[in-house]
Amino acid sequence: MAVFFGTHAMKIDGKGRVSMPAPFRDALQKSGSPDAVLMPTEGAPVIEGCDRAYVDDLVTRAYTHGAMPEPARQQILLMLGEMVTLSFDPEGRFVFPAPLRGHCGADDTAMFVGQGRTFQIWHPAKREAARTQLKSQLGGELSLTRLFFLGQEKP
Amino acid sequence: MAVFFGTHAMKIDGKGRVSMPAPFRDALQKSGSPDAVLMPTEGAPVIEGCDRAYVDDLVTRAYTHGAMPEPARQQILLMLGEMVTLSFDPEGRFVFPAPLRGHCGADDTAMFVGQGRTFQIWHPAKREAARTQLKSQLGGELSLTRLFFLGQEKP
DNA sequence: TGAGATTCCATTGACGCCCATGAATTCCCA
DNA sequence: TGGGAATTCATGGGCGTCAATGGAATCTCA
Repeated sequence: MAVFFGTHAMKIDGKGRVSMPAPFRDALQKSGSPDAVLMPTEGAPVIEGCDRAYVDDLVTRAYTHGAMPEPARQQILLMLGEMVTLSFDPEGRFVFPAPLRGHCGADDTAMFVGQGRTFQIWHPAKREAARTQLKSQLGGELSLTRLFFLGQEKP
Repeated sequence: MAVFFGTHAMKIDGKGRVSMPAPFRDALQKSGSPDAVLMPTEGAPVIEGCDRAYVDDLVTRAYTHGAMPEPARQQILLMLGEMVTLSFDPEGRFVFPAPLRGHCGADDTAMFVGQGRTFQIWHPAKREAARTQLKSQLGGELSLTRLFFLGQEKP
């Protein structure tokens, strides 16, 4: 399982190519499924990505009887149509498909943000706006130690 | 097991030939059952396809005593009669059978949409209409992370 | 022999591969 | 510990290859 974290600003060149940040590339490599998949997030100007294993997992569950309610299965099948496989060049770059670039508004810079099992791609300014907005919404102080105990609370 | 995802618009030429999208072709190839099977979807202007292994699986279950209620078996046997095997030319194209083309209304362009273990073939405009309709019906925001948790819910 | 089907070849445009550059970081050794 | 060497990484650009598509040639069966 690939784990993504940290933020990386990468240049989009004239051909529409972007370097996958080295740490993310390593995460994909070491997870054993070096292919990555992108998908536009419905309702927000952001692209999300994950490794192939993540997608295969969704597909397996979607095709397992009784594993989930029908609407959930419908949503997964719907989103499968929106997904795009990335193929990397020897330098670790991929072509950022124009429709996806349009969706998140990234023109010359792509901000990669790790989200654990997935990662996001933002337009830098939009990412900053979303980040500060979310932070003030959640409030409170966030330290590593505090995060540890957050994880222990029962819902 | 072949896994199909993504959307691909392919041209239908004067002879009724269509190129199977390269990613789908790879998926079929790597699954070990390079043959594909098509079937009209009852009640919607769309064609669905899958690999041979998927069909064999249905048949196996249909002939396993007690594996499913009788009406389900009847439905499977009925649909087996509607299925068509595709044979590819050296370039990876197949002739899109006229009756199936008529069923989905595709005239000069075929939209291939991945659905996990199966894929669909649409007339572009009809696909777009069905997609937006389904989207608004399901509602909510759709992100990769959210999809993950959708898969965990019990019905 | 003619119509439909299948194989073969030809074109083109996008994409992947290769090489080059520069910057920044890490490594190494005195 | 300081500085130089060697990697690694990000990025740019040229070029070859392959996928998609069109059309000609060949085959098959009625």
